[in-house]
Amino acid sequence: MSGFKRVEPIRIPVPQLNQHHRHVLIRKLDRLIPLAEIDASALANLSVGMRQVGPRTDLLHEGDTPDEVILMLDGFAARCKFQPTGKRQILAHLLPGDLCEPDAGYLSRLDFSVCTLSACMVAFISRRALASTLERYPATAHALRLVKLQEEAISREWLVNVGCRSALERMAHLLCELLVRLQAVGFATRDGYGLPITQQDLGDTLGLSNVHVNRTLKVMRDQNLVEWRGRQLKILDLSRLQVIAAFKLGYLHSTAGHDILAQ
Amino acid sequence: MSGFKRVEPIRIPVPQLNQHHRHVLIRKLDRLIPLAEIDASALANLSVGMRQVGPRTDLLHEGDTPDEVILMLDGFAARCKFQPTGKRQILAHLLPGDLCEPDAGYLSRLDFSVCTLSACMVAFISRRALASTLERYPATAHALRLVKLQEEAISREWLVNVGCRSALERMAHLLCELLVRLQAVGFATRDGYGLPITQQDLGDTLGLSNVHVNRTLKVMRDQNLVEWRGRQLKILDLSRLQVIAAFKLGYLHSTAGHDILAQ
DNA sequence: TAACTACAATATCATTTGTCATATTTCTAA
DNA sequence: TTAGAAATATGACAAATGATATTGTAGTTA
Repeated sequence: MSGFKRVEPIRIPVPQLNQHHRHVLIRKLDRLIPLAEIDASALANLSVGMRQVGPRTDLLHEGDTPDEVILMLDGFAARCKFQPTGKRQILAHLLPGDLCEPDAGYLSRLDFSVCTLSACMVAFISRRALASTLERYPATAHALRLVKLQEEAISREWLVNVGCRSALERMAHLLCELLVRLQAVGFATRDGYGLPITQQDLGDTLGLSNVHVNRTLKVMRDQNLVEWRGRQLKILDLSRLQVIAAFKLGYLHSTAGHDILAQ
Repeated sequence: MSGFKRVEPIRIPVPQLNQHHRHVLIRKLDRLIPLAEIDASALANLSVGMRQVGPRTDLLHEGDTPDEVILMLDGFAARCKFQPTGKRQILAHLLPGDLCEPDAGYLSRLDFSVCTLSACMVAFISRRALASTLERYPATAHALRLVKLQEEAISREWLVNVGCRSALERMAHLLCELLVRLQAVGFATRDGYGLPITQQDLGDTLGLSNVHVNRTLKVMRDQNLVEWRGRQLKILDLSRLQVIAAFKLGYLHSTAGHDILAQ
């Protein structure tokens, strides 16, 4: 739960936002509530500045009042809180299709940072442009409110995770959650996904030491639950993983995952 | 983290909402953002049904879609998630002046319950009446958004609590948080407050067993940090408690506590 | 008052998880 | 291609926390 550095963002400009990237957010919203064509194209037409950002880089600093909203296009980022002791708690994972922080601005300063875990492709959307789109397209605004509610449900589940569950259960639960969330945006197959983060990152997410994360992964490997090599996670026995995690699909309010997971 | 029962609410009607109770919410909002007289009286004029509710009683059930908002007037309640194993995680404490759940309704069903911990005095506000007040009084609506942001900041701090801090640190942090929040509504003195909950409740809040809560309290007693007798908590050494907790006042965004706590 | 109940206090023992140390492997950059 | 850095793997041990059992205490009900 320690031993990481803080690095300034090096933004490498990238010329063109392609169709694949542009529609990640739309795909995600569509899993929560069917989106009319007009709302989808309103979102697609939001002008963005796209950037490639390296791993372990701050996208937003604690104390910032960001004037742009960041749309994740590829890679893993996280909301983090750093402790005076050097410990770090990850508050949320930001996956492709996720926005941060659309609701900042009411209170002056962020009380957490947003850091990339892997290399990421992100888009910067002007807060004003987004606000005006949401005013003109109420269905889109509603969809973003649903996203917010989903995020809150995930946060609650994370508190249950660290408060009530064993290391193995926590890990299993997180892996199930990531499967469903990544499937919703087309970043996972039926039985696996790219998981380009470190065991330390997992530990800071689950409230475990990196050593214990490693131990827990070994147990999972030995039990033929998952395989994790070269940043690629393969789930070998999803139904058993779900039982261990006591994972209930419902809290995500998404139509993803229903074909492979029990309710 | 187990051994509790679920009880149906027995609502004892109480005839009259008095001035003291009526203004708990207003007092709380005023600590976040100064409230104009017109907004205060708009809130004061919301008609409510007031009830006395016993301890260990469900105010809202998981799966409900509540059509009333509950305003806490006195006592302690909590948002709870129950696990299949029988464990319970408390997600948030609801104190006098707190509302639950003003934002429900977008998504169909609650994924948690709201239970009283102590005997409580609560007021039921019609969701429609509240919505119409908020439409007519935008400053009040803004104040409630700030409340929401404060609640989210508290949730983040709770995740840090269980994820990063030792039992002693967790407990110290929670006791500091409760001091500030209760002071904001006039339910705490400079050095103490009524804490009418059990050690089991504390454990379910902090992700600890009731036995370990007891152990931790003994350490605090032995170190002359706090005294807790007869449901009354007395803080003997606030500054040391704050240091142990690494408690930063800022995240609550309230004007309460500044006179007795370091920044 | 007596009996009952919930809560608190505490001892003992078991288990989980953290810490430290050290290889080993993989990745990265010169 | 190689040297160095970062990440992973693993063992040994320590510390924190959980589980169980027992007793005490205060409040409640009959």
